[in-house]
Amino acid sequence: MDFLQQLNPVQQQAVSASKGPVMIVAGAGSGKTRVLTYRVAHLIHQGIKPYQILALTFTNKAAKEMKQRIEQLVGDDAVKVWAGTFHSIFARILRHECEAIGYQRNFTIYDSDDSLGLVKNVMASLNISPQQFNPRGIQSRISGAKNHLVSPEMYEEIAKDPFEQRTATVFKAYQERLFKNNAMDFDDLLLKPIELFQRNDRILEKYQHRFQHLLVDEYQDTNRAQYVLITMMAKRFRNICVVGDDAQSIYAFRGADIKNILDFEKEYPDCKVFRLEQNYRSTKTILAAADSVIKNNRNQIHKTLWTSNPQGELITVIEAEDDKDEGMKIVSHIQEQCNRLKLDLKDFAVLYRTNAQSRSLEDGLRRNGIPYVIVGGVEFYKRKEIKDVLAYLRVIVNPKDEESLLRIINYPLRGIGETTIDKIVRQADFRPGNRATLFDALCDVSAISTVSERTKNIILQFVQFLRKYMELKSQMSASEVARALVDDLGILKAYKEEATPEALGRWENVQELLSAITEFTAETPEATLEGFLEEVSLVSPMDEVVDQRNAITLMTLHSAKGLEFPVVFIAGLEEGLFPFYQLAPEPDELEEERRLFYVGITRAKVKLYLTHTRLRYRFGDVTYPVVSRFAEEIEGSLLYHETSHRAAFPSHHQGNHLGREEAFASPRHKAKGNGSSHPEFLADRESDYENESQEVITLHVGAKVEHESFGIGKILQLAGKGDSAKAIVLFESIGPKNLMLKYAKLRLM
DNA sequence: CTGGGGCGCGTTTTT
DNA sequence: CGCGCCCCAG
Repeated sequence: MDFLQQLNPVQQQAVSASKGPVMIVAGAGSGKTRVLTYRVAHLIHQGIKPYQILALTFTNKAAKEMKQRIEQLVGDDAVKVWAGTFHSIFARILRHECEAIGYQRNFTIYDSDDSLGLVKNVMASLNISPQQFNPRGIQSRISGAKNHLVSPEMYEEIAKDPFEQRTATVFKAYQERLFKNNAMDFDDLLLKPIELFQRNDRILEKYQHRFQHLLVDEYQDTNRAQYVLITMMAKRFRNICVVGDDAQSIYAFRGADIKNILDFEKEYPDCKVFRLEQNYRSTKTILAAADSVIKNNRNQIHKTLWTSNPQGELITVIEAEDDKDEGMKIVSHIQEQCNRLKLDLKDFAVLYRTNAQSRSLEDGLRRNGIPYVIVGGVEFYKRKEIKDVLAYLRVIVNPKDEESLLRIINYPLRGIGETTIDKIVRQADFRPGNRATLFDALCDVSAISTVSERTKNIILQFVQFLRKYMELKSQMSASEVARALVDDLGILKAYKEEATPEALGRWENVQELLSAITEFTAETPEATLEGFLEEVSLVSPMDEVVDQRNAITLMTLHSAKGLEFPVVFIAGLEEGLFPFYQLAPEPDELEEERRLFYVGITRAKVKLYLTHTRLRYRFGDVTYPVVSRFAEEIEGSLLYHETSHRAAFPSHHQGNHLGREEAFASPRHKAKGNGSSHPEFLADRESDYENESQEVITLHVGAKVEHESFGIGKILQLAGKGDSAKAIVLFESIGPKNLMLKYAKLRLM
């Protein structure tokens, strides 16, 4: 087999050991994905049918990459390999088999927002005060229990304090409600298959035979439920290959259990273990830094990663004045390296611990006109206007989905308020044991005497509306249904008429959603609305679009796992932020944070920067952070500490005679006027900023100004300086207003 | 029933 | 600081 030649000896062995249980311990950058994909190709070459291979990954990105790389090796057969995230693979299996556990195949998948909503609704109907018992807390306990395969009944038994007792009560009702709604949350996508397999030997056997070869990526991140699932499915043929690295386990907070690695060797005493220890990604310096950090973890299996790559440059530690300055300094280093190393912007990544940090970093990038892409920020499908439309589509597909129905029952506003909804929900509730669905109750609204005739009519109209689209669904394509529905609702028209920048943004987003559905319909001939909704709840569509742009990448350290970049910045290396903790970190948590740092370091191929600030705004007030212990754990000889002054103006030292504008205005860096409708791609708004700050200076009493939502007005009074500058403006539309100039985008007319 | 304004809250990481 | 939620006036 030719392609085996492209692997080192250990990799070859790991690829060729195709029978029986295999564990591959793969250090960062050791060619793990390569081994996995070659293994799949090898199996196919040996005559295993592609559809008999199941490859499970943790993220969509990883799944997508794996599929692409398998395709490069084996061609079209690759599409028949079942490769996907745990959640999407088992959702797919459940679509076929869920009737065996009482679900309908059109079940809805609730994301974490939906499930929080359900927790709140359940608490309301149980009269449990959300002030006293935090719904988020309850939700997270429930999810934790489910991850550990703890049923509501078991939870009730072990519940100690009142909070846990309430949680047990909510948990039970929550599961019942999900079932009545014909809905599953993320955790159910793993739990329900277990239930299915336990209750139904024949179905289990079917899948055991179907998937004769199992591969599991990021095995260190699997939780109990995932472990049980894999074990069940592999029982028959025992052809299971898991790949992982305990040093990169960063999802314990979500129930991942390193024990699964240890248990693997217990479950399969005959398993072959391969260790991939040669790193092909990073310089010696970067690897040494990673090693000097991770060896501070006590609960860590020590590995010796080595590389034949060059020594490389020192790691630069940058101290910034504040979070804005941090962004600026990152920018100047990117510009410097871009010129010096002839790199593209897509070769740079800025990683941070919390999503909130992206805001100030973005500021710096935007001001300098550097295009950037945020991976996984505020998710497209979590935006209000998108969820609104999706809720309609969900109800049409699954009328039992009460969460979605409640969301749209009065959107667009049709005069069905809380009291009316209460009456109807109560009516539905009065059938203990066999609660009617809300949709049925709406259909029967005539029977509720306390609802006025007028309201009854509105409700019946609403029901008719939904029924119409439930009908149309079988006659039209998913995209046609969605377009007709949005049109019928007048959503786009309403946003357009509102004409505020915010509304126009929403208009654009709804358009984009419609395009996404159209694209989905065009790609897959048998595309259904159901299929689209499933895709939407399990993948973030952004990682498809975003890739090839020439822009730097901003993301959390968690999203960076599995990726690599020539130049990496890790921002915010400050105690409390990274490692993240409130008062003092628990030892276990600290070790997980340290692994996360290890993951971050090992993303870098040639150059790594660490930044921290002297002053940072947190929760709105000033803090003076202490440099992260993690930075100090790196061996001093690997570091270069940059002093403030030099860092601020590196371009002078580099003799960058082109200056910023020209250096970054070449066609391949084109950012302005790119016609992008992606909100993540914001760098072209830079010009707004400049205009704004100049105009603020020239504002004067009596000036005529325009405000983005209040329209035209006249300045009556100005007060304060800088950030606290205020103005009283008399608007034609709404009269006098007090405005903070910092926020109100006033345009001089 | 709706919309606006004010208050208090929490805030990690993801499928 | 920004959001969600609650209360109040229309």
